[in-house]
Amino acid sequence: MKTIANIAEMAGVSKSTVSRVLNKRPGVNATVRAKVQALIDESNFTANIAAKNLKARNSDTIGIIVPLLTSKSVAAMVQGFSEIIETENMQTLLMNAGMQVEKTSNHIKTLNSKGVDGIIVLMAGYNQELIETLKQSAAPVMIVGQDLSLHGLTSVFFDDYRSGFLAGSNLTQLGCKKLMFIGVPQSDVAVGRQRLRGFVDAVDLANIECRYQTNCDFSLESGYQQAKLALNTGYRPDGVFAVTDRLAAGTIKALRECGLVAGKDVAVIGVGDDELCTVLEPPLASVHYDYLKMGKEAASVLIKQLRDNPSEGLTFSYQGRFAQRESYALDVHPAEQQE
Amino acid sequence: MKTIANIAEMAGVSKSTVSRVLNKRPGVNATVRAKVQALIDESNFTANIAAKNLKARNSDTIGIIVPLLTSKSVAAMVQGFSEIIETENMQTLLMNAGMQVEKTSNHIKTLNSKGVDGIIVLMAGYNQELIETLKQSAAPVMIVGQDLSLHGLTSVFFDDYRSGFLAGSNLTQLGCKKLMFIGVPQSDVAVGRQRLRGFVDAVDLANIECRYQTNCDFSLESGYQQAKLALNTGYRPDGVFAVTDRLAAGTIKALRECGLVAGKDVAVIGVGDDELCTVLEPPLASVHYDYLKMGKEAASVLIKQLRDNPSEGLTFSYQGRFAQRESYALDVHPAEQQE
DNA sequence: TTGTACGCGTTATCAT
DNA sequence: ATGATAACGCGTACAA
Repeated sequence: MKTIANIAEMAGVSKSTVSRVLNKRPGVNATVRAKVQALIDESNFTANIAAKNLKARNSDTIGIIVPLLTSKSVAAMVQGFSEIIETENMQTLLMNAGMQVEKTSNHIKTLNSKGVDGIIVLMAGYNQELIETLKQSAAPVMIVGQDLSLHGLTSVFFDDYRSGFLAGSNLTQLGCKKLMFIGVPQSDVAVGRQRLRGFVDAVDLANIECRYQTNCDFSLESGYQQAKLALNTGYRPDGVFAVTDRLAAGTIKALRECGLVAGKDVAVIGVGDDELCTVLEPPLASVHYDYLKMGKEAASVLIKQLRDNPSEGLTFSYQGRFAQRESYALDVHPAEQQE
Repeated sequence: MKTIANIAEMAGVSKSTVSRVLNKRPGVNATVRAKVQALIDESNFTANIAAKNLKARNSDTIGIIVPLLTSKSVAAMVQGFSEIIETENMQTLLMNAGMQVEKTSNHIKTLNSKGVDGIIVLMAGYNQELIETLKQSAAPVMIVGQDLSLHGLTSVFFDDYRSGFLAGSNLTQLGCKKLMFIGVPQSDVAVGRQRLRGFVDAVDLANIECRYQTNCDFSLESGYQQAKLALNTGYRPDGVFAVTDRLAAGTIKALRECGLVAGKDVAVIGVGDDELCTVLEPPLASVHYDYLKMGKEAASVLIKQLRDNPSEGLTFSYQGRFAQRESYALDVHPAEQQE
């Protein structure tokens, strides 16, 4: 590997001069500069970044910790991060926590010893130890996907309470009288708890009957199973809110097997506005989350924080918007349907 | 930031001793070791990796260049890469080429100056300049998704010719007599050209009529449009091969509008075995590609190459396997259907 | 304008 | 078993 010293020797100048040319600094004779630059070009030389980092005490690198990449939302956010990071001439160091909280802690430490300038953490779950590690991180941390501002950690996330409320009020407005909720356990704060709470508040406000199924994992199959569970007891809803599009897809399948057609006998709403919404039969109405945009903004905010003075515990909350599609409809208004 | 010297001072020993403890090297008195280790733990110290790299002349880092992350296949492969990279105690430097060939070239250079130990490139397209850059890379390069072994570059990819052939022969075996092909332009070598060629060879072998539509982009909508184009001329196929699942989804929609039911009047096969296959109506038969597994193997091979002696221009080709689902069926065997 | 000399934090060599 | 010291490649005061 070539070094700055090699180039200096070849050019018959000192290392300092080469360094100046390399970093386009003033104070070098034009002809000397040209000569050195030529040498640099033709020998395909690039400065050793480890040495550079060691000296500069920073790395122009942002660390990203994800729970898993094979998720549409995660992939979209990471895409957003990396777009911004690259336009800011920084690099992306990606780490995979494999859904393990403990691994996340370790990754934070590794990233710090790597000397990254900032860290973006996509949170799946957390515990007290992780919070501590996060707070002790030398590199500024940005939490994405959950609100940890109570712990003094800058967070950006979607307003899941509002999404639940939005879905609930949309269903009641449509005239639904008998609802079903398909959700995941409340141990998942954002998807499990917040979306549920928002929905409950909307439903209670309208004082409408509702059946709650909250034991799904995130698979389509589990949505199908949980919906079946309720349907098998003879419960016949005219409105369903599933906390993710995939669960909604499973629910629609279960409904169909019981002779209920989504968008006709029963209105169905999901969350995420995944591509699969458009291929479903009927196309699925959903609360739209713009993950790409959120990713971009999260990265922008972090980088701005790095450059200006770091403020603490900021909160940025994004709101989903309702994407109307055929599944959000009732053929016959239940109130009129007295047979 | 703490350094090894700080710890040494606190412990009342020399830097060397701390270094030995840190790296779990022998030759340290047990009590001293315990004391130093305690200090390291409680002060949350981790060695500066830039300094380490400078000394070691390597970075334990693999660079990954992707064309875009918001694609199931890419995300799955990157997930595979990162899993392996982490179990090998290395780091992942992620770069986004945004589908631009030129950017890919630049990224290769940047990664080299970063001193990465190896580079994985997910290829979308390429030109001569990129090939040159790839060949000149100091860090070993592994090409994923296309076969560039002719240029002396180690490549792992799916055997797309075989996938096309597999789809074609499955349709003819089912008894189809009138086929339709929904594809993308041949400028895309893997998806556009190879899958087409394999399919053509299978169809020609059986000497069956086929209509070729090859101007889709990768959107569901374009699959719908191109299928419509053929259907509007009155063409009524009893078997369809779409080169991606998404295109197949669009095709099924178009077929339905013309009164043709997939899995009954016409057999349909896609490629990729995307999750959407299972939510479609009917569920879509597809040539299954295990992107996660390929990602893992690609990373393993690269890392093995780094450690053993680098061999050149290796080729690893993976085969898709047919995933049978309801869309692959004909209610009435065409040959018997003489009305 | 140019060069000299030192320090960044670590590991490895060589004494002790 | 432990410590002093050099070296990795770069940037930068400071001197010339």
